[in-house]
Amino acid sequence: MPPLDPFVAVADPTRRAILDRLRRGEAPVAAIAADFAMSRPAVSKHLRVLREARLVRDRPGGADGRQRVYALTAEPLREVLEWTAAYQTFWRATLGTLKRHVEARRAEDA
Amino acid sequence: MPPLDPFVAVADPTRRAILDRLRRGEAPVAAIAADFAMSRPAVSKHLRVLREARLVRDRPGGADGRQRVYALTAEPLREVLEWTAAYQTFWRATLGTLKRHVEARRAEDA
DNA sequence: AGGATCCGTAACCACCCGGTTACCCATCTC
DNA sequence: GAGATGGGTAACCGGGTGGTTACGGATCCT
Repeated sequence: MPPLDPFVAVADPTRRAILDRLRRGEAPVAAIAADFAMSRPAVSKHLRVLREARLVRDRPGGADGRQRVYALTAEPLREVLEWTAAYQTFWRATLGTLKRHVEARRAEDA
Repeated sequence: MPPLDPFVAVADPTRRAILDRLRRGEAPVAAIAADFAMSRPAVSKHLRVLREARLVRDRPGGADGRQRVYALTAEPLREVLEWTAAYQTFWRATLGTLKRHVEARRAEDA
């Protein structure tokens, strides 16, 4: 199974919110689902997508054997960060358009 | 019209490739479409999505009045970069899991 | 043992998305 | 003026997505 494209996994705001939640520490499904106004199976499906993108890891709950504890494994976001970072140079140029282009030229010449 | 979520705009690999293309300079539609194995209307639709996300700007072509010249306006990617950057700390921790957590704790204490 | 709880999956649904072909308008070219 | 060309839109289509309810399996509780 090839991992799911992280850009796709992160396109949904609910899934981003889940990852944001997991930044504050691992959590069982019930705790995650409590933050959202949707049914628990819907959250389960989002978690599956995040799993397929390798953005979360799930562990059988230690204390309560029924729980599954999800934890953040953010490494696939590196690709997103690196792709996006390549554009950082450009949005300074958006208004004047010239300033950064000029600086880039100057860098080439140097 | 509220702008389209940049995360959604960037979720499609074709759209990312179009933006990559525009990083090398503005271009008319035909030049962009030449890079892809799909019909020109399909490219037009992708360009529309990028427009709705404010990621490209389109200008009437100067020399040939039939052309529309597209240019990159990358600023909406700032949101993507900033959200993703917040996770950079975590993927170092993925293997050992502990190292960064420890450092974060240390930062809290300090 | 019996019932409640945690979680996943199945089946279903409305809608959106990415692609196609067909068509149209505007502009350039001869 | 006639035809070719650049590019957008419309209509359509298959497949995927995000939500729901219903169900089932495993574990905990008493």
